[in-house]
Amino acid sequence: MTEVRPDAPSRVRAAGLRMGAARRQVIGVLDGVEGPITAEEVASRLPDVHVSSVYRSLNVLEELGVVRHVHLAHGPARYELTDVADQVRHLACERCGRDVVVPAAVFDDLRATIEHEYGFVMDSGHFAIPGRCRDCAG
Amino acid sequence: MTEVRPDAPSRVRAAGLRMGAARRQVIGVLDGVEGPITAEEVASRLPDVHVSSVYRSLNVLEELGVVRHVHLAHGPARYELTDVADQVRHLACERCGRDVVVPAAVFDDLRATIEHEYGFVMDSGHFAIPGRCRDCAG
DNA sequence: TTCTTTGCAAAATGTTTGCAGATAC
DNA sequence: GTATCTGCAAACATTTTGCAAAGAA
Repeated sequence: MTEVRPDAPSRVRAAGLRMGAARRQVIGVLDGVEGPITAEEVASRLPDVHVSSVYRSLNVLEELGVVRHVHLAHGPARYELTDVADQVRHLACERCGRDVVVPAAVFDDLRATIEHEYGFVMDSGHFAIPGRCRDCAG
Repeated sequence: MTEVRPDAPSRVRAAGLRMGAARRQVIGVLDGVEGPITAEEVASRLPDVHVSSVYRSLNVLEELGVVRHVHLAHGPARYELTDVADQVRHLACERCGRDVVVPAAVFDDLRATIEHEYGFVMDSGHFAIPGRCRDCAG
């Protein structure tokens, strides 16, 4: 798991696209960090890759389903590999900024209720649920 | 309910602030529309009030608890009067943009679970839950 | 060799801020 | 009268885009 996920390059080429330097390195960075990070943070770890190329890479990889982004609060979006992102949901403390990560299954009952009552299929991973963490709630 | 909420001016003055033209008119607009609207939309209904004054008014009113904003998706924040906003939650269709409004009580079970298991107190009104509405889920 | 990708600079979007004059109390 | 509020212009933060050169297949 310290190497780039092997399926990303195949997915890129299966879409008729190419594996340029920026794309490969962006995936490498996301694979090497814990938790979602901003495009700016990705770029700062890749001195030879321009921020705009990071954004372009992230957008392509997102369309291919390799990457997802989450909004933890106001401010820049944060990106992570889809296989990681799909398992978790984010609770963002509005006071201290802490990102409380919970299993996606915590939302299953709500998901079922909302789908049953409103026909709405939730994608609860895209925006964090804001609130107060344990330390800040008192 | 067609007049400006009478408690807003009192709250403003109780905080040692003043009721200028922009503040009063911004409240008037929010009171006259259905659902949350952007700062730009507020400004477009008030030709004599500059957008930056709309933002400043909204920020002050939000600190005083008169107004809230919600992020329905990407793009600008949307503002509404707190007494309305507190009763509802938003489900935002990522495909057609529809805003499905549901009673806040739909989230009560999840709220209790998350508070019990993680000590996290949800403020689920600040960001909409994205997903697919009934028409787009097929 | 051909079409894609990248770097760079510039634009676009949404929001905030500094300042000087207008205004509420 | 005095401190706050407002309009305007400019700055700011994040993301997107046009174009020409570099690179993948």
